[in-house]
Amino acid sequence: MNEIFLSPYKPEETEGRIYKVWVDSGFFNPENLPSEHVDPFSMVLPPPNVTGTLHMGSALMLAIEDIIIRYQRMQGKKTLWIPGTDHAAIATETKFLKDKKISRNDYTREKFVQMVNEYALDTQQTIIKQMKTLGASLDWSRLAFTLDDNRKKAVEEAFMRMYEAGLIYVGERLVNWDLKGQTTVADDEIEYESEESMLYTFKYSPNFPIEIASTLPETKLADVAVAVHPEDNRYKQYIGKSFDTKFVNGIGLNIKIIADESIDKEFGTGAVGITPAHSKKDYDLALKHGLISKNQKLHQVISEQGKIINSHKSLNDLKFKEAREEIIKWLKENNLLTKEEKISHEVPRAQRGGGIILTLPKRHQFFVDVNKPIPERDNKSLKELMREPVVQGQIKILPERFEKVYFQWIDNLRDWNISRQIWYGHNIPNAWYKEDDVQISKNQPGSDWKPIDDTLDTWFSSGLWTFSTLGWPNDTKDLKTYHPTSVLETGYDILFFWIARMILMSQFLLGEVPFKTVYLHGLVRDEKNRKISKSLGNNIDPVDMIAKYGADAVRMAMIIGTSVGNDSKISTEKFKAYKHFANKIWNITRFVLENTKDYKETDEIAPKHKDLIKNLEDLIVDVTKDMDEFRFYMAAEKIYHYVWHEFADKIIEESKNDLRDETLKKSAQKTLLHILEQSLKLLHPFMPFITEEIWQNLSKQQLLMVTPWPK
RNA sequence: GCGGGAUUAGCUCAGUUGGUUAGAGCAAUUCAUUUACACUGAAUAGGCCGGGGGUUCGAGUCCUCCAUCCCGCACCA
Repeated sequence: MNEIFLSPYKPEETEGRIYKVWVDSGFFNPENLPSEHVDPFSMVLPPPNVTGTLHMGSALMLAIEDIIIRYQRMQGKKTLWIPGTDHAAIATETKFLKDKKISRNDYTREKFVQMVNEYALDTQQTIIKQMKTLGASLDWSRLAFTLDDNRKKAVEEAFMRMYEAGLIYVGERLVNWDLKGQTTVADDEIEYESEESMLYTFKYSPNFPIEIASTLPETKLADVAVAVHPEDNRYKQYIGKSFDTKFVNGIGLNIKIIADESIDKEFGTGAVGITPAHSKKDYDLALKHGLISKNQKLHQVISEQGKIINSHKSLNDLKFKEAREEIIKWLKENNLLTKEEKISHEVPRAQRGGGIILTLPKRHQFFVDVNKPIPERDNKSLKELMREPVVQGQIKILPERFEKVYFQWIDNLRDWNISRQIWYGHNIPNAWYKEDDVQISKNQPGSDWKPIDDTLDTWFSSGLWTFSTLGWPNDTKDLKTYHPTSVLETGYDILFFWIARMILMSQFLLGEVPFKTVYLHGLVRDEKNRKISKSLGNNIDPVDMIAKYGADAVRMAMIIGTSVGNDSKISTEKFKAYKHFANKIWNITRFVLENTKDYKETDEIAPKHKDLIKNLEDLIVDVTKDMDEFRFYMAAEKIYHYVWHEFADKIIEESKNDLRDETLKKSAQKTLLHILEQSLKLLHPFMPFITEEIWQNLSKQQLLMVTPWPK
């Protein structure tokens, strides 16, 4: 027996060495797997941010995915799991600026992007190293980065094809403007926070017959109409009439009274000031009632710097909040303000950075049209292409209830604004402008045309991930073999951001689904049910946990008690418990090896030992079913229970007598060895390091990672 | 407003399609100690499975109502 078993299991002495054995074997790359691995099984790793470090969420993700891929590899599949990192445009640019304490305006754009990129490639090494410590069997030869040259080609191709199909349009449109981040953001990058705001009730001028209510009186400088409910008796008489008003300091506003069913009679005064330039709903309403035309220049009164523009000279250049005070003051002086009340309502904020979101018109904005019928896809729209495969079951989402959430999101989906004003990211390809005109062309259309220097929403490139990592747009062997990918495993919090966009891109560009099964895991919380975050200081660092308890214990702790789609709680106690388990396996091995030193092959198995083997086979069947049906947490628990409380507590205890009995000795030895080996196989996807280490010491020819799963 | 989830032992959670006596980890109590392993073992205690009603031979599991907590989406003048 190898003497390493004489001392307790020391993960730190095993893990690095075993990981190297795996890497050297080349088996992370499917092309190097033994020839009996034929049927492909593929997954992409949801790329962590380059600047990130491993946190509990990513540890859980890696644990589940590595379990899936190791299981499939042992099932004889030609397994590919592709690693990568995400340039995470806004997140990285913000973090860089903060870390380096600089402003991007101190540099040329070119220089700045180069600096961020160097920084990103530098920090990338940290997260890659940490992924390895957890035992992730990723094919590092295919490592991708969302902003590398191959992905740039894919982004350009995708953009051009969508543009040529008329799915991307450009123009002056209302956008969500993140005042703090100084960029546009997509609808689902907005979070609504409940805040107390003042609701002001007032008239524009004494001659105006209707009072309106607003929490943003400064936007009223751009009003064109007042909308009321058609059945509202208070206002019926005014519908269709127009009024010339003298609003703040005498600004002339011509206000028409319109009627629309969507107006709530109960809220405020039941009359709404319509501001096409600063509200999407108002814009739609104004368009519907013919107050504006589609390509009309809107009257914008708040700038991207949050200051008043195009208004009275006494207000221009004031910050919008200062202007609000001035307006209220003026309304009071003119006896036009009739009510001020505090109301609680949802205020839009940027999900990243928390900046105030302003709605305003912005030119040169690119949008993906989600409703346009696509001739080359049976006249289906992107919305339909996203919806269909989930309805028809070509994509299965686990847990199933998220399918409903997905449909609800699609139903409310609006065109996707993909322009961003940050610098770090994919440039919008081949885009030029002259004043308000925009052209897409490989070469500069004329000497007076300038390149548009916006970048693309980071999810545009992430959406291509399942195939851009396989070589697309080139027609590669990888693409043919591994796409659609088999399983996509990720947190439910990026169902819309990422999963939906991958389906969109793959359905349009390839005409097929990006993956067949989506497995969603929940958020990891601390023992007090709080979200794990740096600001709360409750961050349990998986890197520390691995150092302290070993990667195998961390994997088991992450997986057990974590059912699909549900949030889970984690505490250091749990890691400790599975470190004990690792040691238990170690000692089981010591016992078996000590007692089988003189074992010689035999065919004679005592009936009582046959029963033990039969029980084990039942477990194998049970666990295999759990694995196939994505119940990894249950499989792990069952194996754990078997190894500790059946094998160690009962089988080994009872074997002590048999081993002293010469007639039973050989049979007992064979049984012990058999159960040990089968247990190691079952445990391998969950606890790869210790099981491989033991396997090596059983003098096996083949690595456990490519040993067939027991039947 | 629409939708979803949770509620099971002191704590944290499992419980697959309804089917014997509802499980695990941690915590608690008692006992064992020249043991493969104290990172141990054996045993004990602890549960009207949130509440009411229903379906069923049978409900933690299915239906319905209610309560509390959490989440998503929409509205947000």
